[in-house]
Amino acid sequence: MEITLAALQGRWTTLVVRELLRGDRSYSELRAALPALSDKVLSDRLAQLGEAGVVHRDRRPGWPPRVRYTLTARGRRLGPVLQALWDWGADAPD
Amino acid sequence: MEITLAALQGRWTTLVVRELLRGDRSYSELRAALPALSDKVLSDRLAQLGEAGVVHRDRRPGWPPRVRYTLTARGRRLGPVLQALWDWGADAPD
DNA sequence: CTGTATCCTGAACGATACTG
DNA sequence: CAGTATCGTTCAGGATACAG
Repeated sequence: MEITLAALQGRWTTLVVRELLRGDRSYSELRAALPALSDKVLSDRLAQLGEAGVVHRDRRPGWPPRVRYTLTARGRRLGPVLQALWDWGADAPD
Repeated sequence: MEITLAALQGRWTTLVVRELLRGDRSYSELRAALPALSDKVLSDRLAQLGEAGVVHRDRRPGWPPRVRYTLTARGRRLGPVLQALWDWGADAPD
């Protein structure tokens, strides 16, 4: 569980993963989908998720630079976990 | 999901809930089970979980003071959620 | 026994500017 | 387009002492 919590640590991490669960995204798409995140935090989260083996960074050659972020198989297995989190919050609101 | 994350926020929160999932506990039992937590943090977490409607504080009259912490129905529903977190971490270790 | 108050430190966050 | 660098702020966490 410590592993999971470490991987999901950070106020915005789950929202980034949630966005990627819907499909792969470019950096600017993520930024547009999560306007509350500063570049720095988004960059930090993506790096963290990359090290946790949750997100894969796919850099395409050429100009302008194109990068796609996708979930790894490990990352996609977070789907049910986040769903459980969502359900609990929705089940018993204040 | 923001609700759940707010309720579980804090590095130690899930461990406190996990302990209470096994049965009700006194303050000193929690402290003994989670030696890494300072009094302040344990106290903070219990207050947070109380406000989130996860934990119930049962103060018995008399001396010395005896307090039992138990999970509410809402709190017990966190069991599967924490299990999902646990499973993910155990499934794909680094 | 069951906590709260105080103070301190380090990490996360947020904005802005700048680079490949 | 896709980030990193820097800097200031804010907040959770840890130690210690003290209170009901």
